[in-house]
Amino acid sequence: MKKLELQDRRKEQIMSAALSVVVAKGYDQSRMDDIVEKSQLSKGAIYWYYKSKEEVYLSLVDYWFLQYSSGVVDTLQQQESASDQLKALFDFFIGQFDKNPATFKLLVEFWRLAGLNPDFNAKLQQIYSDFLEYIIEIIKVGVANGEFKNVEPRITALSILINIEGITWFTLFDKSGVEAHEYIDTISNFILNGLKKKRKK
Amino acid sequence: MKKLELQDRRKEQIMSAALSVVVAKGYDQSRMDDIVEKSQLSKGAIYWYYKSKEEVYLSLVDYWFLQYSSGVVDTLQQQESASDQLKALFDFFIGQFDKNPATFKLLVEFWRLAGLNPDFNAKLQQIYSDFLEYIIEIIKVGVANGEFKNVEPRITALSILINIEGITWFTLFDKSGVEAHEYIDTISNFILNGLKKKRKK
DNA sequence: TTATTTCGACCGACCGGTCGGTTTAGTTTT
DNA sequence: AAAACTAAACCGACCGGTCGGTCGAAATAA
Repeated sequence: MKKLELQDRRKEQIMSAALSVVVAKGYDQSRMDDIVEKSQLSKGAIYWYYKSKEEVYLSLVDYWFLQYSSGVVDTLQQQESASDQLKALFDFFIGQFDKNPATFKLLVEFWRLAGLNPDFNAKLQQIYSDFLEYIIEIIKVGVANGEFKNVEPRITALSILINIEGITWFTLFDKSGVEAHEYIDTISNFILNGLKKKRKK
Repeated sequence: MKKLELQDRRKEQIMSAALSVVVAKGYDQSRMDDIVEKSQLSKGAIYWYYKSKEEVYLSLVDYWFLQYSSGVVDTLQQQESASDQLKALFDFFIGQFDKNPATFKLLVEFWRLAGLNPDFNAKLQQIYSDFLEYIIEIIKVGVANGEFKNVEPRITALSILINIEGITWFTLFDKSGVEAHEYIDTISNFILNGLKKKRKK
């Protein structure tokens, strides 16, 4: 089906253009004409594939999420223990931050949109719910097999999620005197140590 | 000086109006006419005190920061130990969240603006720098008097700051199955326990 | 085989409304 | 008299969305 390939290519063009535009200007200041320019398509083409600006950026959430987290499940499943999985989780996102900090910058824009627009909120909420449940499972396994202390999985998972999202901070401010790497290394160790059962002496 | 009082009152009117407008609509979608309406002043009056929309919202950062954190220093100084000060710090912000979640919602807007506009960035960065140094001092004292382990003060302080800012998450999403209070209670205990020296048995 | 029609994909000039900001002319407060 | 406004009209750049039209390839008819 060559047809579908073309359509996918077009959408990819539009999404990729929209992503770069919104990172540079934010949602409101991003213009449909900016996307036209970046995508090398016409305005008509954009509106052929998406019926409004909002729809473009709603779709961008999915596109972004795919870029942001595709591969994370595979990566984690290569790990044996629950604590190695959590470690790999932190490493995965710090890797994403290195590869493409823009992905984290977009996060702020999406948060804001989620606070303002129910459609964006629902979409983000779904993504976070799934992600949270996934972390909860890891922790439950760790608790069940005696690797972790008997912590409350949900709160612990949320804390991990929020600390990962905290990487965003480093895309915004650079005068903290701390590197993102250094920071994530430290807190991931800190969290893991707090989670693991101490060896009986 | 009655004059100054009036001017302050006017600015208060404008700031308070701008705050409610920006919380409801975000920066770009907030209209100067919205501020006119909310503030019960005329457009001329707004532009008498501020020369542009940007200037209004740049000033709003200061106004917001005052609301957000005035009193925190006094509150903390009532505490004896470093760990009590940190505990009080968490309590202070969860209290702010209860009193006025809008303050946290604004944070997201300011973060975004900081990522887009150098003036906002500089302003926020300054606020965070001061705040960070303040936490660092508390931790240094705790380390020096043997209350805390020998942690790196800067990274630890940053972690505390980022976890506090994480409260924001709860203004945006409500399907996590965890209450903000519960969450902050748990992680503040977790952080404090990780920080404190263990009693020798 | 050639002519004709159809259609999905796309183009880009243009329209209508919007919104920071200005101006003007007058009023109230100090 | 100056400062601190009010009310309202106005300016003009700007931008999301539209719409008539084009184009090439495939389907259909001759």
